Amino acid sequence: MAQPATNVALSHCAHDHEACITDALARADTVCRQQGLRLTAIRRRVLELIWANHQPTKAYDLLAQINAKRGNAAPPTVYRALDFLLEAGLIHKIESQNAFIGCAVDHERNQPKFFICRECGRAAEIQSSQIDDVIASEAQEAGFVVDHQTIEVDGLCAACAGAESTNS
Amino acid sequence: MAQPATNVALSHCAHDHEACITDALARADTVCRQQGLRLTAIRRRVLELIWANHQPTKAYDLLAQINAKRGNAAPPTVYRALDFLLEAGLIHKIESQNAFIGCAVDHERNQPKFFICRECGRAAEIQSSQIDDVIASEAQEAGFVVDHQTIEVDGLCAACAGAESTNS
DNA sequence: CTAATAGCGTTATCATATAACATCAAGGAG
DNA sequence: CTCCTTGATGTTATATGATAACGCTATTAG
Repeated sequence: MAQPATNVALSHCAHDHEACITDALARADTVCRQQGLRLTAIRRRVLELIWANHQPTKAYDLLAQINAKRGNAAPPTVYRALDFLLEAGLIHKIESQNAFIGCAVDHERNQPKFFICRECGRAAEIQSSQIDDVIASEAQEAGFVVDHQTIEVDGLCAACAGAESTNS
Repeated sequence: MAQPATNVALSHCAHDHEACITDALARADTVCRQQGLRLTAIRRRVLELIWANHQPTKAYDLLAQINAKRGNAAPPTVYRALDFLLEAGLIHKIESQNAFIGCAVDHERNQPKFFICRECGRAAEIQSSQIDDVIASEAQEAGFVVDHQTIEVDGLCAACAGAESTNS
Protein backbone atom coordinates (compact mmCIF):
# COMPACT_ATOMS: atom_id res chain seq x y z
CA MET A 1 0.00 0.00 0.00
CA ALA A 2 2.16 2.75 -1.32
CA GLN A 3 -0.42 5.49 -1.71
CA PRO A 4 -3.41 4.11 0.16
CA ALA A 5 -5.06 7.27 1.32
CA THR A 6 -5.90 8.92 -1.94
CA ASN A 7 -9.04 6.89 -2.24
CA VAL A 8 -10.03 7.54 1.31
CA ALA A 9 -9.72 11.23 0.68
CA LEU A 10 -11.71 11.13 -2.49
CA SER A 11 -14.41 8.99 -0.95
CA HIS A 12 -15.25 12.00 1.12
CA CYS A 13 -15.08 15.07 -0.97
CA ALA A 14 -13.98 15.25 -4.54
CA HIS A 15 -11.47 18.04 -4.19
CA ASP A 16 -8.53 18.39 -6.50
CA HIS A 17 -6.15 16.36 -4.47
CA GLU A 18 -3.22 16.80 -6.83
CA ALA A 19 -3.56 20.55 -6.60
CA CYS A 20 -3.75 20.40 -2.86
CA ILE A 21 -0.43 18.57 -2.76
CA THR A 22 1.33 20.85 -5.21
CA ASP A 23 -0.01 23.92 -3.46
CA ALA A 24 1.32 22.68 -0.16
CA LEU A 25 4.73 22.03 -1.66
CA ALA A 26 4.78 25.42 -3.31
CA ARG A 27 3.96 27.07 -0.02
CA ALA A 28 6.69 25.06 1.67
CA ASP A 29 9.18 26.23 -0.95
CA THR A 30 8.22 29.81 -0.29
CA VAL A 31 8.36 29.53 3.47
CA CYS A 32 11.75 27.88 3.39
CA ARG A 33 13.19 30.36 0.93
CA GLN A 34 11.98 33.24 3.06
CA GLN A 35 13.46 31.80 6.22
CA GLY A 36 16.68 30.52 4.78
CA LEU A 37 15.76 26.90 5.39
CA ARG A 38 16.79 24.14 3.04
CA LEU A 39 13.90 22.05 1.80
CA THR A 40 16.08 19.19 0.57
CA ALA A 41 14.93 16.33 -1.62
CA ILE A 42 14.17 13.99 1.27
CA ARG A 43 12.37 16.62 3.29
CA ARG A 44 10.33 17.58 0.28
CA ARG A 45 9.54 13.97 -0.46
CA VAL A 46 8.37 13.32 3.11
CA LEU A 47 6.20 16.41 3.04
CA GLU A 48 4.75 15.33 -0.29
CA LEU A 49 3.92 11.88 1.04
CA ILE A 50 2.25 13.35 4.11
CA TRP A 51 0.05 15.53 1.96
CA ALA A 52 -0.63 12.70 -0.46
CA ASN A 53 -1.82 10.49 2.36
CA HIS A 54 -4.15 13.22 3.45
CA GLN A 55 -4.46 11.69 6.88
CA PRO A 56 -2.26 11.63 9.92
CA THR A 57 0.57 9.39 8.81
CA LYS A 58 2.98 7.35 10.91
CA ALA A 59 6.71 7.68 10.60
CA TYR A 60 7.21 4.04 9.67
CA ASP A 61 4.50 4.21 7.04
CA LEU A 62 6.32 7.13 5.48
CA LEU A 63 9.49 5.09 5.65
CA ALA A 64 7.79 2.22 3.84
CA GLN A 65 6.43 4.55 1.20
CA ILE A 66 9.85 6.04 0.65
CA ASN A 67 11.38 2.61 0.29
CA ALA A 68 8.58 1.24 -1.87
CA LYS A 69 10.03 2.50 -5.14
CA ARG A 70 13.71 2.06 -4.47
CA GLY A 71 16.27 2.21 -1.75
CA ASN A 72 16.06 1.34 1.88
CA ALA A 73 16.18 4.39 4.03
CA ALA A 74 16.48 3.91 7.79
CA PRO A 75 14.28 5.41 10.51
CA PRO A 76 16.57 8.39 11.27
CA THR A 77 16.16 9.58 7.70
CA VAL A 78 12.44 9.98 8.17
CA TYR A 79 12.58 11.26 11.72
CA ARG A 80 15.11 13.90 10.78
CA ALA A 81 12.93 15.08 7.95
CA LEU A 82 9.93 15.12 10.28
CA ASP A 83 11.86 17.11 12.88
CA PHE A 84 12.78 19.66 10.26
CA LEU A 85 9.23 19.95 8.98
CA LEU A 86 7.84 20.28 12.50
CA GLU A 87 10.39 22.93 13.33
CA ALA A 88 9.53 24.81 10.15
CA GLY A 89 5.84 24.62 11.02
CA LEU A 90 5.05 22.75 7.82
CA ILE A 91 3.57 19.76 9.61
CA HIS A 92 2.11 18.98 13.03
CA LYS A 93 2.30 15.88 15.16
CA ILE A 94 -0.95 14.28 16.26
CA GLU A 95 0.17 13.18 19.70
CA SER A 96 -2.71 10.84 20.35
CA GLN A 97 -1.76 8.82 17.28
CA ASN A 98 1.99 9.28 16.98
CA ALA A 99 1.29 10.51 13.49
CA PHE A 100 2.03 13.54 11.36
CA ILE A 101 -0.11 15.77 9.19
CA GLY A 102 0.50 18.69 6.87
CA CYS A 103 -0.23 22.22 7.98
CA ALA A 104 -1.90 24.73 5.70
CA VAL A 105 -2.61 27.26 8.40
CA ASP A 106 -0.99 30.46 9.52
CA HIS A 107 -0.09 30.16 13.19
CA GLU A 108 0.73 33.78 13.89
CA ARG A 109 -2.21 34.01 16.22
CA ASN A 110 -3.54 30.48 16.56
CA GLN A 111 -2.11 27.34 17.97
CA PRO A 112 -2.83 24.14 16.10
CA LYS A 113 -5.99 22.20 16.98
CA PHE A 114 -7.66 19.27 15.32
CA PHE A 115 -10.95 17.50 14.90
CA ILE A 116 -10.10 13.88 14.23
CA CYS A 117 -12.69 11.48 12.84
CA ARG A 118 -12.53 7.96 14.21
CA GLU A 119 -14.39 6.67 11.18
CA CYS A 120 -12.55 8.08 8.18
CA GLY A 121 -9.38 8.83 10.08
CA ARG A 122 -9.06 12.33 8.76
CA ALA A 123 -7.86 15.21 10.87
CA ALA A 124 -9.17 18.69 10.16
CA GLU A 125 -7.15 21.58 11.47
CA ILE A 126 -9.43 24.25 12.87
CA GLN A 127 -8.50 27.89 12.92
CA SER A 128 -10.80 29.60 15.35
CA SER A 129 -9.00 31.65 17.95
CA GLN A 130 -11.82 31.31 20.47
CA ILE A 131 -10.29 28.23 22.00
CA ASP A 132 -6.92 29.92 22.24
CA ASP A 133 -8.52 32.91 23.88
CA VAL A 134 -10.22 30.82 26.53
CA ILE A 135 -7.08 28.87 27.23
CA ALA A 136 -5.09 32.08 27.43
CA SER A 137 -7.47 33.54 29.97
CA GLU A 138 -7.56 30.35 32.02
CA ALA A 139 -3.80 30.25 31.98
CA GLN A 140 -3.47 33.87 32.97
CA GLU A 141 -5.79 33.27 35.88
CA ALA A 142 -3.58 30.39 37.02
CA GLY A 143 -0.37 32.31 36.44
CA PHE A 144 0.62 29.74 33.88
CA VAL A 145 2.82 30.85 30.99
CA VAL A 146 1.71 29.05 27.85
CA ASP A 147 4.31 27.74 25.53
CA HIS A 148 2.63 25.18 23.33
CA GLN A 149 -0.75 23.49 23.10
CA THR A 150 -1.89 20.04 22.14
CA ILE A 151 -5.58 20.08 21.26
CA GLU A 152 -7.00 17.00 19.64
CA VAL A 153 -10.73 16.39 19.58
CA ASP A 154 -11.76 12.89 18.59
CA GLY A 155 -15.17 11.97 17.29
CA LEU A 156 -17.16 11.74 14.09
CA CYS A 157 -16.90 14.23 11.27
CA ALA A 158 -20.07 15.58 9.71
CA ALA A 159 -19.83 13.28 6.71
CA CYS A 160 -19.29 10.12 8.74
CA ALA A 161 -21.90 11.06 11.33
CA GLY A 162 -24.37 11.54 8.48
CA ALA A 163 -23.49 8.22 6.91
CA GLU A 164 -23.90 6.45 10.21
CA SER A 165 -27.34 7.84 10.96
CA THR A 166 -28.41 6.95 7.42
CA ASN A 167 -27.40 3.33 7.99
CA SER A 168 -29.26 2.92 11.23
CA MET B 1 15.23 5.98 41.81
CA ALA B 2 12.36 4.20 43.43
CA GLN B 3 10.38 7.15 44.72
CA PRO B 4 12.02 10.13 43.05
CA ALA B 5 9.16 12.51 42.76
CA THR B 6 8.26 13.10 46.37
CA ASN B 7 11.00 15.65 46.72
CA VAL B 8 10.08 17.39 43.54
CA ALA B 9 6.55 17.71 44.76
CA LEU B 10 7.58 19.03 48.12
CA SER B 11 9.98 21.48 46.62
CA HIS B 12 6.97 23.24 45.29
CA CYS B 13 4.27 23.29 47.83
CA ALA B 14 4.38 21.66 51.20
CA HIS B 15 1.10 19.84 51.01
CA ASP B 16 0.45 16.67 52.91
CA HIS B 17 1.58 14.32 50.25
CA GLU B 18 0.84 11.16 52.21
CA ALA B 19 -2.73 12.29 52.73
CA CYS B 20 -3.10 13.10 49.08
CA ILE B 21 -2.10 9.55 48.21
CA THR B 22 -4.31 7.86 50.76
CA ASP B 23 -7.23 10.08 49.79
CA ALA B 24 -6.84 9.11 46.19
CA LEU B 25 -6.76 5.44 47.05
CA ALA B 26 -9.79 5.78 49.27
CA ARG B 27 -11.67 7.48 46.47
CA ALA B 28 -10.61 4.75 44.10
CA ASP B 29 -11.90 2.12 46.50
CA THR B 30 -15.23 3.87 46.66
CA VAL B 31 -15.55 4.35 42.92
CA CYS B 32 -14.72 0.74 42.22
CA ARG B 33 -17.05 -0.60 44.87
CA GLN B 34 -19.87 1.52 43.50
CA GLN B 35 -19.30 0.38 39.96
CA GLY B 36 -18.58 -3.24 40.66
CA LEU B 37 -14.98 -2.96 39.52
CA ARG B 38 -12.19 -4.90 41.16
CA LEU B 39 -9.33 -2.77 42.40
CA THR B 40 -6.90 -5.65 42.78
CA ALA B 41 -3.57 -5.50 44.54
CA ILE B 42 -1.58 -4.74 41.42
CA ARG B 43 -4.00 -2.13 40.18
CA ARG B 44 -4.02 -0.50 43.57
CA ARG B 45 -0.24 -0.57 43.71
CA VAL B 46 0.09 1.05 40.30
CA LEU B 47 -2.38 3.73 41.23
CA GLU B 48 -0.52 4.32 44.48
CA LEU B 49 2.79 4.69 42.66
CA ILE B 50 1.30 7.11 40.18
CA TRP B 51 0.01 9.30 42.97
CA ALA B 52 3.25 8.97 44.91
CA ASN B 53 5.22 10.17 41.92
CA HIS B 54 2.95 13.15 41.70
CA GLN B 55 3.97 13.75 38.13
CA PRO B 56 3.09 12.16 34.85
CA THR B 57 4.79 8.78 35.12
CA LYS B 58 5.88 6.43 32.36
CA ALA B 59 4.76 2.82 32.21
CA TYR B 60 8.28 1.45 32.37
CA ASP B 61 9.13 3.64 35.35
CA LEU B 62 6.15 2.19 37.14
CA LEU B 63 7.37 -1.24 36.18
CA ALA B 64 10.80 -0.49 37.63
CA GLN B 65 9.25 0.83 40.83
CA ILE B 66 7.12 -2.27 41.17
CA ASN B 67 10.13 -4.49 40.66
CA ALA B 68 12.40 -2.45 42.92
CA LYS B 69 11.37 -4.19 46.12
CA ARG B 70 10.84 -7.69 44.88
CA GLY B 71 9.70 -9.66 41.90
CA ASN B 72 10.09 -8.98 38.23
CA ALA B 73 6.80 -8.10 36.67
CA ALA B 74 6.64 -7.83 32.90
CA PRO B 75 5.25 -4.94 30.83
CA PRO B 76 1.76 -6.43 30.32
CA THR B 77 1.26 -6.42 34.07
CA VAL B 78 1.63 -2.67 34.19
CA TYR B 79 -0.17 -1.94 30.95
CA ARG B 80 -3.15 -4.02 32.00
CA ALA B 81 -3.36 -2.16 35.28
CA LEU B 82 -3.06 1.15 33.43
CA ASP B 83 -5.81 0.14 31.00
CA PHE B 84 -8.08 -0.70 33.88
CA LEU B 85 -7.37 2.57 35.68
CA LEU B 86 -7.88 4.58 32.49
CA GLU B 87 -11.14 2.79 31.85
CA ALA B 88 -12.28 3.46 35.38
CA GLY B 89 -11.39 7.13 35.02
CA LEU B 90 -8.93 6.94 37.90
CA ILE B 91 -5.99 8.09 35.81
CA HIS B 92 -5.42 9.94 32.55
CA LYS B 93 -2.81 9.52 29.88
CA ILE B 94 -0.71 12.53 28.98
CA GLU B 95 -0.40 11.85 25.28
CA SER B 96 2.41 14.26 24.62
CA GLN B 97 4.58 12.42 27.12
CA ASN B 98 3.34 8.83 26.95
CA ALA B 99 2.83 9.13 30.68
CA PHE B 100 0.06 8.64 33.19
CA ILE B 101 -1.27 10.77 36.01
CA GLY B 102 -3.86 10.37 38.72
CA CYS B 103 -7.27 11.95 38.37
CA ALA B 104 -9.00 13.65 41.28
CA VAL B 105 -11.67 15.30 39.22
CA ASP B 106 -15.26 14.56 38.46
CA HIS B 107 -15.73 14.30 34.71
CA GLU B 108 -19.48 14.33 34.57
CA ARG B 109 -19.41 17.62 32.77
CA ASN B 110 -15.77 18.28 31.97
CA GLN B 111 -13.28 16.52 29.82
CA PRO B 112 -9.75 16.26 31.18
CA LYS B 113 -7.30 19.08 30.44
CA PHE B 114 -3.86 19.82 31.75
CA PHE B 115 -1.37 22.56 32.31
CA ILE B 116 2.04 20.91 32.18
CA CYS B 117 5.12 22.69 33.46
CA ARG B 118 8.28 22.09 31.47
CA GLU B 119 10.39 23.10 34.46
CA CYS B 120 9.06 21.06 37.37
CA GLY B 121 7.35 18.49 35.19
CA ARG B 122 4.09 18.62 37.08
CA ALA B 123 0.75 18.42 35.35
CA ALA B 124 -2.20 20.24 36.86
CA GLU B 125 -5.63 19.11 35.84
CA ILE B 126 -7.92 22.06 35.29
CA GLN B 127 -11.62 21.88 35.78
CA SER B 128 -13.12 24.87 34.04
CA SER B 129 -15.88 24.00 31.63
CA GLN B 130 -15.29 27.12 29.53
CA ILE B 131 -12.90 25.31 27.26
CA ASP B 132 -15.31 22.42 26.84
CA ASP B 133 -18.09 24.86 26.02
CA VAL B 134 -16.09 26.58 23.33
CA ILE B 135 -15.01 23.30 21.81
CA ALA B 136 -18.57 22.05 21.91
CA SER B 137 -19.82 25.12 20.06
CA GLU B 138 -17.02 24.94 17.50
CA ALA B 139 -17.77 21.28 16.97
CA GLN B 140 -21.47 21.87 16.59
CA GLU B 141 -20.80 24.51 14.01
CA ALA B 142 -18.69 22.04 12.05
CA GLY B 143 -21.17 19.21 12.48
CA PHE B 144 -18.54 17.28 14.37
CA VAL B 145 -19.68 14.84 17.05
CA VAL B 146 -17.24 14.99 19.96
CA ASP B 147 -16.22 11.80 21.60
CA HIS B 148 -13.06 12.50 23.51
CA GLN B 149 -10.64 15.39 23.94
CA THR B 150 -6.92 15.64 24.41
CA ILE B 151 -5.99 19.03 25.81
CA GLU B 152 -2.46 19.51 27.04
CA VAL B 153 -1.03 22.98 27.52
CA ASP B 154 2.71 23.11 28.00
CA GLY B 155 4.55 25.99 29.59
CA LEU B 156 5.70 27.29 32.95
CA CYS B 157 3.65 27.01 36.10
CA ALA B 158 3.30 30.05 38.32
CA ALA B 159 5.91 28.84 40.79
CA CYS B 160 8.52 28.06 38.15
CA ALA B 161 7.82 31.23 36.18
CA GLY B 162 8.33 33.20 39.40
CA ALA B 163 11.56 31.41 40.18
CA GLU B 164 12.86 32.06 36.70
CA SER B 165 12.17 35.78 36.70
CA THR B 166 13.81 36.01 40.14
CA ASN B 167 16.99 34.48 38.77
CA SER B 168 17.30 36.77 35.80
C1' DC C 1 -18.40 -27.87 44.93
C1' DT C 2 -17.78 -26.74 40.41
C1' DA C 3 -17.83 -24.41 36.23
C1' DA C 4 -17.21 -20.05 34.13
C1' DT C 5 -14.66 -16.13 33.86
C1' DA C 6 -11.68 -12.30 35.02
C1' DG C 7 -7.11 -11.47 36.33
C1' DC C 8 -2.37 -12.44 36.05
C1' DG C 9 2.39 -14.55 34.65
C1' DT C 10 5.38 -15.34 30.91
C1' DT C 11 7.47 -15.21 26.49
C1' DA C 12 7.95 -13.20 22.40
C1' DT C 13 7.40 -9.61 19.38
C1' DC C 14 5.83 -5.39 17.32
C1' DA C 15 5.94 -0.27 17.11
C1' DT C 16 8.02 4.19 17.97
C1' DA C 17 12.13 6.89 18.40
C1' DT C 18 17.00 8.18 19.03
C1' DA C 19 22.27 7.82 19.87
C1' DA C 20 26.50 7.72 17.76
C1' DC C 21 29.54 7.91 14.27
C1' DA C 22 30.87 7.75 9.30
C1' DT C 23 30.28 9.98 4.91
C1' DC C 24 28.90 13.38 1.72
C1' DA C 25 27.68 17.82 -0.32
C1' DA C 26 27.28 22.93 -0.47
C1' DG C 27 29.19 27.22 -0.02
C1' DG C 28 32.62 30.69 1.83
C1' DA C 29 37.72 32.08 2.67
C1' DG C 30 41.97 32.16 0.94
C1' DC D 1 40.23 26.35 -7.70
C1' DT D 2 41.12 24.22 -3.31
C1' DC D 3 40.57 23.79 1.34
C1' DC D 4 37.72 23.90 5.12
C1' DT D 5 33.69 24.41 7.72
C1' DT D 6 29.20 23.12 8.39
C1' DG D 7 24.84 21.07 7.74
C1' DA D 8 22.65 16.98 5.74
C1' DT D 9 22.44 12.18 5.10
C1' DG D 10 23.76 7.12 5.53
C1' DT D 11 24.28 3.30 8.65
C1' DT D 12 24.29 0.45 12.63
C1' DA D 13 22.76 -0.37 16.90
C1' DT D 14 19.80 0.28 20.59
C1' DA D 15 16.54 2.59 23.64
C1' DT D 16 11.72 3.16 24.73
C1' DG D 17 6.68 2.25 24.44
C1' DA D 18 3.06 -1.22 23.78
C1' DT D 19 0.68 -5.59 22.68
C1' DA D 20 -0.27 -10.61 21.07
C1' DA D 21 -0.88 -15.07 22.56
C1' DC D 22 -1.21 -18.67 25.62
C1' DG D 23 -1.62 -21.07 29.96
C1' DC D 24 -2.35 -20.89 34.96
C1' DT D 25 -4.78 -19.08 39.09
C1' DA D 26 -8.17 -17.18 41.83
C1' DT D 27 -12.84 -15.34 42.41
C1' DT D 28 -17.40 -15.84 42.37
C1' DA D 29 -22.04 -17.11 40.70
C1' DG D 30 -24.90 -20.95 40.57
